[in-house]
Amino acid sequence: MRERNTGHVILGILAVGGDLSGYEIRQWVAQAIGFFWSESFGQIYPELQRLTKARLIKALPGEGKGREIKRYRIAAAGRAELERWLARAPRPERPRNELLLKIFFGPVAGAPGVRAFVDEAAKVQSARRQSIAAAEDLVIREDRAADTLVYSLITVLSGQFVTAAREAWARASLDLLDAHEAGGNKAVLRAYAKAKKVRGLS
Amino acid sequence: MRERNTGHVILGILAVGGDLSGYEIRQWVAQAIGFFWSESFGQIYPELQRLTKARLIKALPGEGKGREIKRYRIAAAGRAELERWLARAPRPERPRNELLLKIFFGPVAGAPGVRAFVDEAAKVQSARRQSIAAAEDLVIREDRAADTLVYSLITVLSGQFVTAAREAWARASLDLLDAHEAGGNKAVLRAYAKAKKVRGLS
DNA sequence: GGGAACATGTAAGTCGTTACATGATTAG
DNA sequence: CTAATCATGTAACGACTTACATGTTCCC
Repeated sequence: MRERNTGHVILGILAVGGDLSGYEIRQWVAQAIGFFWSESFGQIYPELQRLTKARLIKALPGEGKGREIKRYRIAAAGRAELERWLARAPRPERPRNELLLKIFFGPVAGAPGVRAFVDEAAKVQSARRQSIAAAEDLVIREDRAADTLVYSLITVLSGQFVTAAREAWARASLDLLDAHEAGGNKAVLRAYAKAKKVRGLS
Repeated sequence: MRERNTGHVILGILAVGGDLSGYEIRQWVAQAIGFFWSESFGQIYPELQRLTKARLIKALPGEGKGREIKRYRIAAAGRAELERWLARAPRPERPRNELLLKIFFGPVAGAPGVRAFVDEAAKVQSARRQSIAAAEDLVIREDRAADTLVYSLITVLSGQFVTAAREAWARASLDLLDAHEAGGNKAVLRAYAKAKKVRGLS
């Protein structure tokens, strides 16, 4: 098992969330860690079969009444594998930001497109802030007395800091675009210096 | 041509950077946009061949002296394709943050590992700040009079805001871990509220 | 002479998305 | 009854990484 993030996420969720089905795992991911992780069904279901074959999880017998939901439980070997994975340092992320890429090539396409992208990015961040706030509620409500609280709050805090930074960036970028139209590069440099200063940088 | 980010990055760089070889494209990516984008040789070389076959770029004839360097020039069709791509909105990014994932599952593995990851993350961000500062220098020196300045500065600003946020997050997270050890969940909640307040959130 | 950086490529394998396919249950 | 949501899966494809393979040129 080399990296297999999806597999390890499943193991982790079964470890902290109890017995769950593929569908429930997906929902769990979306609600609790959706602001920093995503999984699709097309990956979860095959991976559940793979983990079962590898004896890291086991399928629970159905109850024979009504709709059958296949739930899985983590096995001892699965917990051991999860711990090995958690002990390894996370691999450095390779940055891939399509928005910044399209902005960077802005001069090829012209300014109006760039402005629209930045506007849209601001909206996305504000929606994201809602979902992080929801995760915060969930954590404080359900983990108030649990030993998972610190770790959950640390992830929530990351979402909040980064989202706030991106929102501030979107606003500042619109200022730079305005400055460019009104006063050319000199005005841009002034607006840039001001944006950094306001944010406490430089 | 569906999405093919790598292909479009190559087109974009040839459009704004002139005639370049595969190796030079890679360097260009690392220096100018490395803090938000990455490409590997294993993708660039095959993609150059693909783009050539599709007549979006053309290989320039060698000069017949010394080492042969294969440089490429963007064709009119390539420029048109680039513009079509730039006109489409960037697809929403799907978050995948391995660091936060391992922190989230912290209770399974224990606190020391989490602390080490956060420490390491702080170091990475500070290295990243260096590379962004280098990109800022490059932009202000070379684009001072060009119509690419605004767009380059907007990308640099994003790097600076987000990196500063992540550094602040790492510091605050260490505070939360300290609070957890010293005073349990109540102290964690206090530290969390304080971190948000200091950052101007909540 | 040797090591670092330059330079171009191929092959294998992993990872992940998207679209497709199917059907049950519940709320209006 | 019908639309939304629940629920489980498969197939095809695309994207990307990593390791391998090979040779050159420059600087010490």
